[in-house]
Amino acid sequence: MKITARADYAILAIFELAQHPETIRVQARELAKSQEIPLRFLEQILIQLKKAGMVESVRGAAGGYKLACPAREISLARIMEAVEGDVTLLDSRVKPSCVLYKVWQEIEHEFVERLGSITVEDLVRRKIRDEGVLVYHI
Amino acid sequence: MKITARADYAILAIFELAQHPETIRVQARELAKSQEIPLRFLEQILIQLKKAGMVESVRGAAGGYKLACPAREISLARIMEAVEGDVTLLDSRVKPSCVLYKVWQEIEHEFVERLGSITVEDLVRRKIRDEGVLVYHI
DNA sequence: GCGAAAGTTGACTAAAAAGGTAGGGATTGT
DNA sequence: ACAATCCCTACCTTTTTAGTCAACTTTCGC
Repeated sequence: MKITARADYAILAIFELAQHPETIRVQARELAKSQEIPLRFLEQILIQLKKAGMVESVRGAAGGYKLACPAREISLARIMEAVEGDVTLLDSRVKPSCVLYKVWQEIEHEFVERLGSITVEDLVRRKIRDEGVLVYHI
Repeated sequence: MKITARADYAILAIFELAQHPETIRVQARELAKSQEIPLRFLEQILIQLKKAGMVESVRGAAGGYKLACPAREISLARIMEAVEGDVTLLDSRVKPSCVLYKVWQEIEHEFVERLGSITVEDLVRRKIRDEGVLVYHI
């Protein structure tokens, strides 16, 4: 019942990308440095996020990453699903016929709904509200 | 982000105990058999539940387990806490200063609240409602 | 075009956690 | 006494997490 480092890092990376102007590309190296994520590990995560259509990359010199869609369309649930495969609590030990099964399903559903209700845009808004400024500029 | 087998088994065991009359002792062997839990593994789990004050045991021949308190006082959260140490999502990679930290705290709090809102008594009630009868008799 | 900078990929590994086993000791009913 | 049962400690096995490495491909700037 813990959030994995993968998911944490993925969210942090996207969150940071969302704070940059849309025209700017940010390099993995830079993301890794500012969020204190092991570079090689982050690279793997970025690939997953790219496959899931959340970031896009430009290769070569002066390459880097940026969001592939508006921050408002990226929820925590979507990020977690991209890097963890699926966001489920149940692991098929409880039989579907058991009352407990339905109960877990309900809880799981509510949980995923909640994760889906929080977008990266929300995070940025909150940050602006709490800290007054955006850290990154053109 | 998965419920552990420990927690699943713990809940199933308590759930089954709750379906027996209060005066009856149920043996670990019996619980293991009916819920298809490896006996030796279950024994360990029962010890944890005992330490947490949810079940009480009688040793020796004709020994066994029964609930140590009313089913209404045993929530899913309490069971999970007993066998997993703590029910937290965060793992201290996100700095407390980050907006994300607060967001996770909120989600975690809601989740634990929800788990706390479901008692074993609720499960039994639901089972009676859904299936019409209690399976175990004196 | 060519080299350098940067991203991409897949295979690999070390460490930790989950899941489960085993032996033996302690306790009690008959 | 003895068998059934719980209790405690240690250990083993498998899976998952977290992270590394080396080689490869793409793109930019000149």
